[in-house]
Amino acid sequence: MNVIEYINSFMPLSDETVDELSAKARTQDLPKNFLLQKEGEICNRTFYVEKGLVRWYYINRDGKNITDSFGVENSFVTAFDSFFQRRPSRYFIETLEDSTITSITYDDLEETFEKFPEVQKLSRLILIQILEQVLDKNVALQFHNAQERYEFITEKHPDLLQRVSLGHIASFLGITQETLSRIRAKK
Amino acid sequence: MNVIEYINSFMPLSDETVDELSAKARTQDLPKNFLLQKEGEICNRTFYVEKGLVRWYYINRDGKNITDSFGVENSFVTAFDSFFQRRPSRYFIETLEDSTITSITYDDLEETFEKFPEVQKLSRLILIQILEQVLDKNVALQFHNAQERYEFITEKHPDLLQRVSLGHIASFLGITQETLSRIRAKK
DNA sequence: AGTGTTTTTTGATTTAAATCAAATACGATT
DNA sequence: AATCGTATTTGATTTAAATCAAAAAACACT
Repeated sequence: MNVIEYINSFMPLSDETVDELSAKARTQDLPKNFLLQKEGEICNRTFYVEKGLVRWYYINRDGKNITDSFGVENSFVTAFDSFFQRRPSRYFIETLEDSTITSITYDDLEETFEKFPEVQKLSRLILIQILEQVLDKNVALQFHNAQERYEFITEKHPDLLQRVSLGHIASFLGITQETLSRIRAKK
Repeated sequence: MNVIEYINSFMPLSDETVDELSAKARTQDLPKNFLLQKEGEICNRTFYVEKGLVRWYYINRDGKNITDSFGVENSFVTAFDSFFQRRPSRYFIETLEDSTITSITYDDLEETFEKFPEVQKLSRLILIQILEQVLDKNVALQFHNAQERYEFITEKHPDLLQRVSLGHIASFLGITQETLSRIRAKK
């Protein structure tokens, strides 16, 4: 599903808006391990994953690589701490598979907001989705042990278990990969 | 600062929009420990904290009371898993101090969205703020030990330490109150 | 197929924080 | 001021998961 089809599936837009967005969007086929965003940079694009998989992560004080979340097909991803506020980001965003990514720049999006207010609504709806995901993960991590965290991902994101390395899953769940491997072995 | 003044401070609205919102908003003085929202109910209002303090929390599998976050003066709070999607919430929201709370219902807000599109933008900006807070907390919790979590709150929300009980702070940070008490004693 | 690289598993040990339990301090109310 | 209830601190013990280390398995490339 391309980005226009996806948007239409939950909030139909006028033809004019679709034309405008289509004209401004850029679609790219990117290889595995391509960096869409680097720490320290102001993120200038919001990405839509048409095909493939991305993850966003940061480097913590100990130099460890912590996966904050994944973006599967039909997800919007950006450096949420940077794109809107125009501040340097703490996040990296990278593809984990060969991916087809559509994106739009901050300026183009802002321009579209002004011209077509319905895009404000669209953006609001997408933000709500993202906020929900993030809160879900919060609940899953806080005061849940390693076993329960693993169950969270098997229930909510079983597809990821097939596609993502153990190390990335572990850091997403806030546990070490050794611990995750042992949990998996028990079943 | 009342809600209109606060909104005006970061996104000035037209007089018509202000009038509409003012007409639809309800302001209440509520005592400490008043429940604004109960688990299992569809949250029908978004709240603005003009004065006082609220927390939102949920009950986990073990029956423990987990503080997800606080809303200080000039914050918007709602059951984010419920208000927008019209689904039963897992959250409770309660006042922790005598508070002045302004709120608007879902239907009134939706109506205002339709009449005055600039409110869509306002809502989007508020959602971005909230998303940032939540992500910040994610980063603070994931792979940080109890000491570091405590530092997060002393740096980002020092005011809360004076106003909120140790137990609530501890559950917000994902640690037990005994552990938090010991950390505090060391300094 | 064979070699090198990365990922995952397994084992032994340590450690931070949870748990359990009790004492102390604090606050509100009469 | 005395009492009751709640919140916080302190202590002893247990435990889950991290760490350290190395082997095994999976994958990628020539």
